[in-house]
Amino acid sequence: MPELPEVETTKRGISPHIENRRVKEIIVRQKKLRWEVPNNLNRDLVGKIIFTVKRRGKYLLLASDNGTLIIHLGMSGRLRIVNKDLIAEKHDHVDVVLENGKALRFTDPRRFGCVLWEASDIDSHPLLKNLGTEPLHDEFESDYLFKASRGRSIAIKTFIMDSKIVVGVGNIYANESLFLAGINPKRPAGKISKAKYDKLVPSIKKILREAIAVGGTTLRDFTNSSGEPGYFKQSLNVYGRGGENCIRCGNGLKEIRLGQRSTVYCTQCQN
DNA sequence: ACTTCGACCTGTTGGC
DNA sequence: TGCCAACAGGTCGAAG
Repeated sequence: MPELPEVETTKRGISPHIENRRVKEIIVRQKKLRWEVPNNLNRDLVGKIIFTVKRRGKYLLLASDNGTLIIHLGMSGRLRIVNKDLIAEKHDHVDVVLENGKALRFTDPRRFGCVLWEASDIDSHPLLKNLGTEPLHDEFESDYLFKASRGRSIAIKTFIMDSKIVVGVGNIYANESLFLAGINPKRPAGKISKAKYDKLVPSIKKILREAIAVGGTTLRDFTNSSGEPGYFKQSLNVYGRGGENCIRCGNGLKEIRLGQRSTVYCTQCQN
């Protein structure tokens, strides 16, 4: 499912139903996700209260007195609140059942997501400890990106998608941000000027903020709770528009592969 | 230390 | 209409 806006939207959606609720049961129907779902959850999380839901990059962190449940949605994961007795379907892999009769249900057809547990210091977890800055925090600014990029030969698009540099910039929004900033995605990160980074950082923040504001509904197969299609394409200037015309100059948009990922840009506007 | 690429999975799409 | 290859929002970890 997710890029950062979709994860943030999910967090906001589930938090009111989860925070300060006691866990009654954990149901694992399929433990083979990206990593195996640990066996200790019924021992360590059941009976505890989840007191906060936080997000770090694209990881959702459900904290209890005993430890933290770590959830990543991978490529196709979803989380929603259901009545605990709602019949589980094919890809409904994990339920966190609450004492109020509701359950947090994790669904993930491709199983690239994960449900993990950290008993002690969440920031020291191997998946989290090396993560870069949050793109919407103040410490993500052009001076940081500029300095981090010196000596790097990788394409700027690949660079801003590197979670050790900055978290949460996925393929769709990397394409969109570079269009907004007027930067060719293939340009080596280390050869881009400070002035360009001064444009790029606000572009990333703007794209992500706007996507969160509309509920992160940028996904091809997104439908809201009433079954209406989301805003896919309506808010996208380049992603998924290879061969179509640039909205700014009318030139044909070029589609290439960069780091095995679909990349679309305007050869006139982005250089 | 940096860069590239395979791997993990299922479902959907587009070409023949 | 059917079949099959290619591709899809992520990202880790091995290999070069």
